[in-house]
Amino acid sequence: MYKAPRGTTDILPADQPYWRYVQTKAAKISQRFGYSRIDTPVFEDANLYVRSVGEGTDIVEKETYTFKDKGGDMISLRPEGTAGVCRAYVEHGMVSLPQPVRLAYMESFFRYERPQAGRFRQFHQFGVEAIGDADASIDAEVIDLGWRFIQDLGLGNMTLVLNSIGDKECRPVYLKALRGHYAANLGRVCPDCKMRFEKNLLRVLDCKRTDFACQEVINDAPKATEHLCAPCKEHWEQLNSYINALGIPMVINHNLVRGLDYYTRSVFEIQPQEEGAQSTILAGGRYDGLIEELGGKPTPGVGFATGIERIILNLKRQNISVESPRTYKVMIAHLGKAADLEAVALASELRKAGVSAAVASGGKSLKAQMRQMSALETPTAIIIGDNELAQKSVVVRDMTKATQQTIPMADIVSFIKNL
RNA sequence: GUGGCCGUAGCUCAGUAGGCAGAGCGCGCGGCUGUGGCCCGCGAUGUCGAGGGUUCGAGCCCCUUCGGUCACCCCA
Repeated sequence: MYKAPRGTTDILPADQPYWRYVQTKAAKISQRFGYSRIDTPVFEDANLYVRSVGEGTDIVEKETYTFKDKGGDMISLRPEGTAGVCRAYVEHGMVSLPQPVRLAYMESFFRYERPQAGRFRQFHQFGVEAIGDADASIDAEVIDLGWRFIQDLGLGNMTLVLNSIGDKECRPVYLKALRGHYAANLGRVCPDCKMRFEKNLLRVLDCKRTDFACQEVINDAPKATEHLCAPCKEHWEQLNSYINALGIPMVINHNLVRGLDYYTRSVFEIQPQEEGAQSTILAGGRYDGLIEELGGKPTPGVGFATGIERIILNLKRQNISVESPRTYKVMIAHLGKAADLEAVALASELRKAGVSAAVASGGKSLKAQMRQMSALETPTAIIIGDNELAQKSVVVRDMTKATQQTIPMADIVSFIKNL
């Protein structure tokens, strides 16, 4: 028996109302903030991600689906959205549009990982990018959009976490200080941190282990925001003022770092307050060097992405109800050969008039047909048999009130439409 | 990639000491003439995840493997 490949899942009809709910909110909030929809290819030149996300990152090193196509090109299924959008910005000369260019996407992404709660090999993100403006007010706009989105979904108990990790000027200075601190404490931290020290120094800061002195070493570590150069410092302070002005409950976390190489200055996440793995539902930041890295003019940018699966997980945890439409407004039960033809024709007429209608499974007893309607929670039943045919009428039954009346066949479509 | 737990009907699960594969829900049909939900009766559906081994005999014991789940790593 075939199964969906590991880490993939069928989104069954029962779950579709959640997806529709989230997609609708995302489209509305994008529109309200003036972010235009963009769709980019599912696969890109593999090198795009090496250049943008970073060669040494886990995403590129071990999580991308990369393969050679029949023409010999190295292709990667997209593992994230920002790189493709920035490539499109450069390729289509969006630099000549009024800046910043505000873009939104909602697509599926692919990472080869061990699946677990809130993590899949094929997953979906709604994300936005504002490209072409370095001002901190744009960071604030993007954060406001993300926060509003989460609020509009009805999700409560969320926290915005904020940090600044500097830029090309000041980050090396900070990293040097951090490296010095860890070099002096390397004997006390966990094996993972020792590995991070070599491989991806910033990540030591979000080590959660308590069986070594990691937490203590983190507490004493130098803070990125204390090593910012003058322009980054100003940007950071402005962003804080904006966020305060927006009234978004915010926590500065000096240990918030992001796993992708292209981030500069602002980084942020929105997390549910209860602890749990894979809890972050929205994350983003500024990437002022990325467009240039991809061959464009030096152009700043800022954006975020949200995980739809994680959002739906939280909607369910918080018992947020979403509207799920009934299958049919009316179903037609019929008895006998002649009534069968009449039922099929009437169903077609009703659909033509814009009413969702179906004929109950034929060849069954009236009881079976009625049961089927009940099971599908059909609010209205039409019954056609020999008696009705003879009188050129039908029986219309209100399934919720258990009342019924006889309606002339000639009037039935307008009668149903006006229910 | 590492570790814990788990794989039996569509779903949730039971299965004793190794001895005929089960329940509830759901689904289908019926409960005297053409009326659903509640109730009652009847019924169908299994590669017991897969492969191998031990045994007269394996859902149960052993090995391997695949998958699910949770956590780590990392990330949305």
